Amino acid sequence: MSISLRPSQALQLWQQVTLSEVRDDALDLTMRQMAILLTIYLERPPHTVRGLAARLDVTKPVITRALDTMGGLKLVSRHRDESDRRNVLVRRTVEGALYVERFGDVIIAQARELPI
Amino acid sequence: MSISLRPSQALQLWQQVTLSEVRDDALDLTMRQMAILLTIYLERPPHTVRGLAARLDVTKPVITRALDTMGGLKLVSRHRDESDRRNVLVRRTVEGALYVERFGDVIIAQARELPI
DNA sequence: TTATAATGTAACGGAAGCGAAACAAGTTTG
DNA sequence: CAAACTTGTTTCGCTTCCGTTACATTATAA
Repeated sequence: MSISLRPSQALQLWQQVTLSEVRDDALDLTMRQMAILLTIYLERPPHTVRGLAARLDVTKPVITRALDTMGGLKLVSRHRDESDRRNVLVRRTVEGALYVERFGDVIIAQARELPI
Repeated sequence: MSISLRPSQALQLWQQVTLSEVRDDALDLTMRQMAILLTIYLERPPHTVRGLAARLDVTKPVITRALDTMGGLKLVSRHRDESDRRNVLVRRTVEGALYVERFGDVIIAQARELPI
């Protein structure tokens, strides 16, 4: 059995979660940034700029800029790949892991409050 | 019984939905813009700038700017309140309703694909 | 060794976001 | 009426993002 949501439940879940984030003065990430962040935290390393660009089907500068921003926020870190120094490896950080974990908790809490 | 999600499921749902949106070249709305849009479409009218600012706990210029952008995208429309001409009433549009409906479908589809 | 290719970043002009403060227009109060 | 308040927008200086193109660095092929 898979997770089954009705249209109104799906949209209400999204609304309540985004509303929680905005009200809590959380980071105002764009959909792209969120997709990059969650891909780094949920999918298996290593993560390169090229790999992320391919996964999201966007250009490399989009990834570079998102990493600049999220790096500044300490959500991810960059490291040169020593085995092929052209590559940059994107890694998780303690702060990023905490942010993602807390975000998951918000989703779960809001899902629990959905009308049947 | 309420909707119950495990942490990994909650985060995977968010990742897959944001990834779908990015890959489909959908609108790259910020979390704030999404919260405003869904509030307009899921909560009962009338919606005013002041009311939305209070609901999200942000300043009024934040709402004004988001309405500028989303109005340009035809996702919402503005109308002067004739009974109190200081108010601006924010209304749904056909295009916005289609966007929100399609977005709900993406969430449902991704929820169905989640691992048990 | 010298092309050729691959990777990530920088630079460009332009668009849009931010918080804070000021403002125009409309309504209410005294 | 005039003052006071309410609503939404505009402005300020600044930051961040966009797509595109050009580039520096590193690795591979000829």
